Amino acid sequence: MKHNIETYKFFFGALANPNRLQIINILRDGKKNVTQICEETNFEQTMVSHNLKVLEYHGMVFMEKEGKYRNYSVNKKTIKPLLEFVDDHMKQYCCKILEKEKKENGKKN
Amino acid sequence: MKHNIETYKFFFGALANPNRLQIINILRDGKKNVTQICEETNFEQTMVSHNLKVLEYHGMVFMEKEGKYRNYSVNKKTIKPLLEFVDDHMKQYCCKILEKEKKENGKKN
DNA sequence: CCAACAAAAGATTTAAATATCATATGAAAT
DNA sequence: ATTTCATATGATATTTAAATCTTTTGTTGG
Repeated sequence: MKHNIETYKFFFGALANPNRLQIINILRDGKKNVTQICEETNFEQTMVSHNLKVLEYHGMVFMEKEGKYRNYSVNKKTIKPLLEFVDDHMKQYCCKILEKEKKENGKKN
Repeated sequence: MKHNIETYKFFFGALANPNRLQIINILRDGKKNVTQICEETNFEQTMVSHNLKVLEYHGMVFMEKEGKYRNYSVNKKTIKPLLEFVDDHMKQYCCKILEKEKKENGKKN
C-alpha cells in the first residue's frame, strides 16, 4: 500500500456517515451555502458545519467565501466516479444486500 | 444517487477500519487462512473472523473452504482500483494530509 | 459602533462501532 | 468417540465517532 492505513481509514471514514452522504448528495445539484444545506436537509447548522469540515479536509467538497456566506460545492471528479464505482461493485458482488435494500425501500412507499 | 445512503455508508464503513485495512493489505500478497492472517498481523482470531465477515459480506474478500481451513482472498477487481483511486485523489486534493503523514512516518523510523 | 445574521469552533453528551470474552460448530487425527 | 485444531458466533464491555449545546468569529446593514 502506498499510503499508510490511517489515511485510508480517514478517507473512507469521511464517507461512512449518512449525514455527510446526504450533504454530498444535495451538493451534487450545485453549489450551496450552509443555510441552504440546512434548509434542504433539516439538519442543524453546527452539525452541517462540522460535517462539511470533514468533507473539505479530505478534498471531497470545496468552499469559497462570498461575503458572510460560504458556498460549498462537491468535488465531482472524485465523488461521481467513486459512487459509480461502488454502484458497480455492489451490483456484481452484493446482490443480497441490494435485494434487502429493495425490500426495505418498498416498505417505505 | 442510485443506491440508498445506508448502502454507501456500510460500504465505506467496511473500509473505514484500520484492522480491516491491514487484513486486506496482507491478503493482497495472496490467499491466506485465518490462522495465517492472525500470525502475520498479531490480531486475535475472533477479531479477525469478525472483520473478515464484514469484508466478505460486502464482497471485498472471498472465502473458500478447504477441510478445516478457510482461505480468504481479496477482491482485486474492486480493492486494487479503489485504493489507487484514493491514492490519486489524495495526491491531488489532500497535500496537507500527505505531508502530515510523511512527517509522522518519519518519526517512526 | 452595534444589532442581526452566517458560519465555525470547542466542550460535553449520546450513540455507534469495535474488540474482547465466552462459547459453539465442524473437521481431522488418535 | 473423544480430543485437538480451525474458525465462527453471540454477548458484553470498551473505544471511537458523532450530535448537540455553548460560545466565538466574521460580515453586513442600519
